[in-house]
Amino acid sequence: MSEAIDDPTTSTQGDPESTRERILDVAEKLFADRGLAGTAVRDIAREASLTAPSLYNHFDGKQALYEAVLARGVQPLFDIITASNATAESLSVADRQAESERMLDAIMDHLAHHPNIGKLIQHESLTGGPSLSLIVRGWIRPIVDSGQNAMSSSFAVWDEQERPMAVAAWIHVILGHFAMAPLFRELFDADPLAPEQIERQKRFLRRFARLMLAPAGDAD
Amino acid sequence: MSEAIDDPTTSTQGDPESTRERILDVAEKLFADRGLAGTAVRDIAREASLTAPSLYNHFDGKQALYEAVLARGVQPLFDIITASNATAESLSVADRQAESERMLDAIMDHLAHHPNIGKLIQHESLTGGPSLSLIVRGWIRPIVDSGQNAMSSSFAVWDEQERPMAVAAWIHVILGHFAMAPLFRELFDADPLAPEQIERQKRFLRRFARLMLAPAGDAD
Amino acid sequence: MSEAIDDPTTSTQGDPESTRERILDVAEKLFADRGLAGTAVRDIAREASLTAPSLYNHFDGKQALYEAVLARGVQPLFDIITASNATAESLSVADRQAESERMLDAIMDHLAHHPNIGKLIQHESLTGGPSLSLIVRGWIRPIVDSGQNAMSSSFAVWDEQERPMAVAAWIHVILGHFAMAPLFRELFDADPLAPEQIERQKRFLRRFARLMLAPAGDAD
Amino acid sequence: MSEAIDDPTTSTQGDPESTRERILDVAEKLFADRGLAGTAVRDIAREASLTAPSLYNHFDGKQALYEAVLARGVQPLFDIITASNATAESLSVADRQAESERMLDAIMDHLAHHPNIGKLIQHESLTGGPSLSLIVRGWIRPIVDSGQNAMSSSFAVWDEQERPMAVAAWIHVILGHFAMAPLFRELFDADPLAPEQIERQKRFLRRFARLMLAPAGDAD
DNA sequence: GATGAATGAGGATTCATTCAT
DNA sequence: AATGAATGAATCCTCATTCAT
Repeated sequence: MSEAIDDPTTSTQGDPESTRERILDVAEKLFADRGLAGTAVRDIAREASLTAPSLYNHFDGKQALYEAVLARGVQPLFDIITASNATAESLSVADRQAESERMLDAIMDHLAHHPNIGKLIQHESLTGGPSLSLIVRGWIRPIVDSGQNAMSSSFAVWDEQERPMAVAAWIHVILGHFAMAPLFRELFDADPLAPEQIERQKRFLRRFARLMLAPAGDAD
Repeated sequence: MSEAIDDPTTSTQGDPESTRERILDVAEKLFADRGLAGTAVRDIAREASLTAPSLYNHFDGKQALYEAVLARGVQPLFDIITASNATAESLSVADRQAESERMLDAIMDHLAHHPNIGKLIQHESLTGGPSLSLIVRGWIRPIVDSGQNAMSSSFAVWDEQERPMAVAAWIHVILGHFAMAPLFRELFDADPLAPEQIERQKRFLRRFARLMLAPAGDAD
Repeated sequence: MSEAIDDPTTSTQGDPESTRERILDVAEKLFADRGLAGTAVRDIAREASLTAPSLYNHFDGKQALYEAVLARGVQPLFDIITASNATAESLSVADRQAESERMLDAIMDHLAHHPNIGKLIQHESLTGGPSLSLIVRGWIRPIVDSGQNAMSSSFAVWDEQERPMAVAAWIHVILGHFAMAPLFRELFDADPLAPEQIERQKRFLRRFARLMLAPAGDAD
Repeated sequence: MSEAIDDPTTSTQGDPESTRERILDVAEKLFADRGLAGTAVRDIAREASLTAPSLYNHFDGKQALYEAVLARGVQPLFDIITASNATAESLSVADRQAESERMLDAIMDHLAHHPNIGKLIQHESLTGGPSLSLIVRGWIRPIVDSGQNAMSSSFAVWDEQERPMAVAAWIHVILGHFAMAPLFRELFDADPLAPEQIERQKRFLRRFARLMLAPAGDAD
């Protein structure tokens, strides 16, 4: 991308800053597809046009690389959410739902551009790895607080006990779309990660949101 | 297979059945927790009180064991669904929703007793392993057909294009509860796999079902 | 050796008991010559007619192998000394010097047959490895106690403050003969480990002993 | 070389001299503690506040650095001995023992200030590295000649055959005090390298010298 | 003189699997 | 049915060294 200006004859070295990013990109892809244990450092290196030892000039080891990938992937989500939460605070109750939808779109857009992140988070969640609490504290917790706010501030569709499940359902649906893409690619004849499918999912989620938060007429 | 009588001393997974079952039990747990790549045959063997070579007297190899685990785990789900679908066919449209709820409960009950299956399926879905299509054909496809039937037969909350997403959302919510248990254990202060949480989730799912299928008053 | 009865066509397996000993023998030699860090597991394995991974069927790792080598090498010394100390207790003061000489000879004989042990101990002492305290407690301490007894019980050549140095000198002279063999092979034109040189050293040590313990006529 | 004036601010090893000296100091310490194979160039560089590649601006490689360390460490010993030998030649037989003692003190003082050298020599001796013959020719041989002279010139305590062992014993005792310091630190509750212990060892060595060279009254 | 990046060689260890017993 | 021993392949990582800057 930004290597355009770079000396085209660059043979051995390459733009230092981009190497790190290139490794992160490749690692994100492979970790997402195969998980931490299933990914060989050498494979990451190879796809990043390096040898495995060279990779150690940029990262302290496999685990450190994994964590860097995770951090880089989750940070934007964290930013989206904190920004949205900050905005929401100064809004009327009525406008909060609109803000929620904006946030939702932003998250979906980010995940659509980085579908690996959904997978990464679910891998981490499945294995209960040591970075899980980082994810929880950094990303999940804020969104949950935000989500519970949204729910409690609207007509209470869900009572206090149900709310955690409702929030969890949200997360499952949002992440699942990306994380379980291979399954649904096999199931339907469409790639969930294709732009138009992402667009559909976003529309679906908006309806889903209204459903989940609506002053539904049906009680238990 | 040999589970027919359902030995009453069974705690969660089984008893001193045959070695083969013991291996399957252990393997299911480890594969679910660590994934295929992250699980060492030797670890499975050790926890099953054998040595790794002995395990080869019962299974042809790691991959074969993995598939056996998967098959054993998914088969009951398949049975539940086909049975339910068969039942539904002879029911009035009005009774189908009740049957759907019964099926839902049955699935949740099974997953609750075998929480590893949810994880296994999601591992497999994440990595897009070769057993995925087996799962899809054997379990997911039938439930989807059933689900889409249910939806189309009720007031059409979801139009034809949205229906796949709605079905997917269902699957995400059901599986996610088990697969992402570590995350939500960290997030809330409760174990999603504890009996009372399962019970709550079942109640939540019933409301969720009504929501998803209801002749909701909100249009686009 | 004891493989005689064993099937002569034994191709892959070999006498199980002897493999472990064979590894220990080779490892002792290589560790003694090159030190712990300087010895590759693969080299040990190769000289023991194995592959490196096979070695892990017998020992838990390089460090564990090293410690096993050390333990096996030091144990006999420990036995010699404790036996001698036990004997000495029931002897008259006059006979203790004779017993000391017997012990000396036994130690020298053992070291002569296992010249690597001297080297191992000195390697360990130089690097201050974690097994050092084991050596000290197991072997050095008893011999020191014995040595200090011997000295105090004879005419006190060395006053209390000098005695530790005298004991240390003993140890240096005994071990050094083996540990620094390469140097003295280069220095003199004789191999310190050749039988006749060992014999000479033993004679020398006897005179040395008398010198160190003698009621010498010279004061400070 | 540039040590001529012996900068008074020198603590033990030197001061902020040239980078080259700093590297040598660090390398001496690490090689002494861990041996050649056990020491990583990067560790040396780091402790000398450089990166490994920078080190190559000063030395041709690890081996070259090792040899430089050895040369720098052994040279002063060589100087002491040749000077002493030169002096001794013009002395009466009676005064030679005094000169021997002076030399002994000088050696001990040097080793006390550079305790690593003793370790280095013993490492080299243990592994029989390629620099060993340099050490032998440069340092050990001269001292041996001197020592054998001293012995032969005094009443012959040791006959011709024993003399090499006696000389060797000398070397063992002198070097061992430094090389096996970790062991004796563990054994006694005192650091052999502490100034007062060095002082004691020097006193001990003087008595030891008299013992070894004395016209002892005991025959075989 | 110093350094970040890169790398070939090697090093310890794990792993799935085989085989003789 | 079980196992100890063996192993080729692979894994993560270290190391000494080079080179462009």
